[in-house]
Amino acid sequence: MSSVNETSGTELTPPIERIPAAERREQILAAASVVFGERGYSGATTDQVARAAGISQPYVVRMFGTKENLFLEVLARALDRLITGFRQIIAEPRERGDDEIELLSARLGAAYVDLIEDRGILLSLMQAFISGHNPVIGAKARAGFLEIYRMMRDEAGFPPEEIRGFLAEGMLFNTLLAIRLPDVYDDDEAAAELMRCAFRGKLDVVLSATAAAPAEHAGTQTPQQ
Amino acid sequence: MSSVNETSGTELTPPIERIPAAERREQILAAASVVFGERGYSGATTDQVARAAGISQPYVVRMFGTKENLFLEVLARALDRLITGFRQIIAEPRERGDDEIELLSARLGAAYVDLIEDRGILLSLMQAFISGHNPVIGAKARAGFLEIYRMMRDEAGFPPEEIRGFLAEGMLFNTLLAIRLPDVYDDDEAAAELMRCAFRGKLDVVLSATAAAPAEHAGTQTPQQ
DNA sequence: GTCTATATAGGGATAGAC
DNA sequence: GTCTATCCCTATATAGAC
Repeated sequence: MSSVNETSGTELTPPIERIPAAERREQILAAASVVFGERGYSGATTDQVARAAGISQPYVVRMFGTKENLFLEVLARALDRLITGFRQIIAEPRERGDDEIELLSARLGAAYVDLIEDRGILLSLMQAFISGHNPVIGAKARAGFLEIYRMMRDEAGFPPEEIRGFLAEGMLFNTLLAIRLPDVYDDDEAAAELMRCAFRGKLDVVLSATAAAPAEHAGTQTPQQ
Repeated sequence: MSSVNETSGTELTPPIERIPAAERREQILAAASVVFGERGYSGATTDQVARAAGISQPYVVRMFGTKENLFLEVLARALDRLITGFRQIIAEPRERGDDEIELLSARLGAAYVDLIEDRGILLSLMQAFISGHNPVIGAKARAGFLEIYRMMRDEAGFPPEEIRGFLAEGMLFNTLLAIRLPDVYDDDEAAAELMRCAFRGKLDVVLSATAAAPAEHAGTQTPQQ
């Protein structure tokens, strides 16, 4: 009963995937978005992020310095996706008219919901918003939220009332996702009714995006939080 | 340089405040609501709760079994305050008419905002909503959210669209609090504008309730998260 | 009813090899 | 570019005295 892997002394080092740092960075950020989105800043561990990214825990820390810094980059990435997406839509040519704002609002709303495809974006954003107590994360989250407000006001020309309604719908959307309403769509009539009302034509998008909790590898599964 | 407190061997045991368990329980729950509301389930420690309640950390655990159980009781308490408050308003006699729903909605909204006085209620609720990933906490949070939905539908007679709007406003309200917008009311014009628009006549209530971060004792201050 | 002391595990971060 | 080994602090929970 000697130690494992002694069969031959001449094997080369195991095939560790070496990929460019920039690419690895994005991999980690994508994985971290999901993990932080689910468990929050404090609830997530750098080890969970590492596993999700398929690398070792120290490497995650090595690449981002600290867990806090990693979270800040996740937040910045999420805000960038959101803001960039919105700016594109705002920049699209559109005819002026009475329902101009409403039309644009609907487009932005649809784009927002579509962000759900990029797993983790919306939830990690929400997790950041809820971390207002943390001086550094809180400040960035606040600044990001206000940037969105200003963009809608100054670039899209929305009146405050309209923005308020839009943001409110967004926060409800985030909350319904965070609370995992889609998980009980089939079992709870109230949940189904609320979701149909809140998601409208995007219901199918939401349901398919939130279905299938990816089981990763069947092997060493972290035994939940 | 002998040890402290040796001046007299005849002093009585230090004045440890002994109060009834039920009362202590409520003290701890109130303190825990604030701490969990600020830092979330994972971000808060039982020691922080204990300090806030003015007792020892092991006593907190002793009384509630586990941190998770403590959080569940905080959540139950918050839901109870909310639901009880709403039920009272719904039960109030009111004349039937076209604007019946809108009037009731406004009253419920005002009551919701007033919950801010009970520090921690709204934020710990929000922290629970965002913890959907945790099997046990998530289940309770989801159930609580749906209970509110059903109450508004079945007891208050709201149509789904109306409930959706109401809940959306509530989630926006929670988010603005969580993100600590009131802290920058004087320094950021966009923040001020959004808050005036979102809080309306309740702006003063919100501002005064969120002002003055209580500095506790000036002495041994926990060096932040 | 409440505390002190402490066992014990978990997790962020560092050192250094390859 | 990536890993293994490991340090060390923090935090939950338990034991048991008063």
